[in-house]
Amino acid sequence: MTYEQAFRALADPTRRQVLEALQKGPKSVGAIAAGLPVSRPAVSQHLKVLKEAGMVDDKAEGTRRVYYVDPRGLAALRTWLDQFWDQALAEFQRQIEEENQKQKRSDP
Amino acid sequence: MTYEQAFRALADPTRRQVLEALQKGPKSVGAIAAGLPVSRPAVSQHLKVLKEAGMVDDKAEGTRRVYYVDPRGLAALRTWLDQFWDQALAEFQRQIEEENQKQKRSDP
DNA sequence: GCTTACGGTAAGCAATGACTTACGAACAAG
DNA sequence: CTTGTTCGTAAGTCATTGCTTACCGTAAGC
Repeated sequence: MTYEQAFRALADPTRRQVLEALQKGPKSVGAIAAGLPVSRPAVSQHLKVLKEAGMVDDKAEGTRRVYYVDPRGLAALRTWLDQFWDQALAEFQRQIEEENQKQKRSDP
Repeated sequence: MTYEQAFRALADPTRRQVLEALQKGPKSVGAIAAGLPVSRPAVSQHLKVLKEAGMVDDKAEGTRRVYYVDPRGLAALRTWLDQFWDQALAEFQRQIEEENQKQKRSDP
C-alpha cells in the first residue's frame, strides 16, 4: 500500500524472484517454491510480506491458494519514484543555473 | 548502478531521509547529520551505501565533503520498475481475456 | 609548527530478518 | 470417517545490518 512497505518488500532478492515468477501468470504456493532454491514455508512468508505491501493478492482454490500480482503496490512505488525523479531533475537544473550565475559574476 | 543496490539502498528509512535532505540541495555530511536523529558516522555509512548504488555523489570542498543527488541510480530503478509495470499490466490484461473465454464457453 | 574542524573507518553490540524443521488446520478423495 | 494434499504459523538458528563510541587522516587558520 505505502511505498515504504513496497521498498522493503522489493529489497530482498528472493522476494523479487517470487514476484517475477508470478508475473508470468498466477501460481500456487507450491508451484512458486518449486522454481526457487528455498523451502515452501519461506515462500509463504515472503508472500505474506508482498501481500501486506499490496503487491500480490490471492484467491482460494480448493485447498490451494493461487497468488497473482496486484498492480496497486507497484503503483505506489511509481508515484513516489516519479515525484522524487522530477524533484531531483529540478534540483539538478537549479544547480546548473547557480553555476552559471557564479561564472557570470567572476567573468568580465 | 544496478537496481538491486538501489532497492537495498532505499529500503532503509534513514537512508531515504538522507536522500530527501539532499534533494533540497547539496549538503555536507555534518549538515545532513544535524537534521537527523542519528550520529554523523551513521550518516557517513549511509552515504557510502547510497554512493555505491549510484544515487549520490560527492565533491571535496576544503576539509568538507559536499554530497548531492546523482540521478543515475534513480534511472536504474525507473527502468526496472517501468518494465515490470508494463509486463504486469499485460499479464493482467491476459488474465481478463482468459476469464472472458471461460465465460463464453460456459455460456449458451 | 600547532591546533581545530570535518569526515571516513574500525570494533563492538543489539535488533532485524531470512531460513529451516515441526506442527496444525482446511479441504478433497477414497 | 479416514487419508492425503496443500498451506499457514510457531520456534529456533545464523547472518546481516544499523547504530554507537573511539580513533586516525587531512585540510584550514592562528
